[in-house]
Amino acid sequence: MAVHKKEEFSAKEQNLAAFAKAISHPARIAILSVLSKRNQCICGEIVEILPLAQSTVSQHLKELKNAGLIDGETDGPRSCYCINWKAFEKFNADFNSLFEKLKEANAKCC
Amino acid sequence: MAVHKKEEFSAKEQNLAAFAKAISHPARIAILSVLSKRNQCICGEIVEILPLAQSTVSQHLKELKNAGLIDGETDGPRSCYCINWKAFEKFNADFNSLFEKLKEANAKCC
DNA sequence: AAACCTTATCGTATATTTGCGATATATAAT
DNA sequence: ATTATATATCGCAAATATACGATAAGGTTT
Repeated sequence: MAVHKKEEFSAKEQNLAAFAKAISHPARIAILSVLSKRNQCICGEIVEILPLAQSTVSQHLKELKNAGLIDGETDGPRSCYCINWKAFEKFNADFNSLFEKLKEANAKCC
Repeated sequence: MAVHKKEEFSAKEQNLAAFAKAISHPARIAILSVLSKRNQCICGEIVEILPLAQSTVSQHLKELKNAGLIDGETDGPRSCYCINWKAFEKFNADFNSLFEKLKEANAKCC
């Protein structure tokens, strides 16, 4: 492809897609799952649990952070991460606003 | 990377990630949005609305169908698509089962 | 049958993602 | 200061995703 056309869609569509992209890899789901159980976790613990190299885990953490799904701060030589629940609430709201209203009303067509 | 490691995660993580991947592109969100408003739509209408070539739209439709998010059947020379609401309900349930239980209980850490 | 219309598939180019080892960086411990 | 520990970043290789034009496949219409 010569050009990416993501920009030509609405901001809402882009935001929702970006959020979905952030959770579109099982490793990142697994990271979020660990974080949701402790709501605070250092990178090293995650590396031990996941079947991935430390650098790979760090990269996934970075993507989650860039997408705003998690917050992180350095704690001495370690990094402490936790889930940004507000971001998840926003995703849920956006997701529902797209489909909820029609879920009931429509019979299936095919 | 020599190998993909997605298989090493749990089925639930893989399923959720696969669903998220399917909606991780604004074009596919837009397609779903059109379908949700009519709950029945032929490919041609979608091609007219989206800023993409017919072959590209067809490819996105195929991905949505493979992921089980939409159903489709041929109607003469046309193809009729509609949303598979059950798949969306399942996604919502899985998504919530991962995070819902802890949303309230946790204070933020960082 | 021939011409037409609609959609799916193929081939191709380019961009992005995934993954790892090596290395850099920053703090803590000795 | 040196060493150890923890995490981030860089550079690279391989796999996937995105997009399009061209073409095939299937059904209508004439």
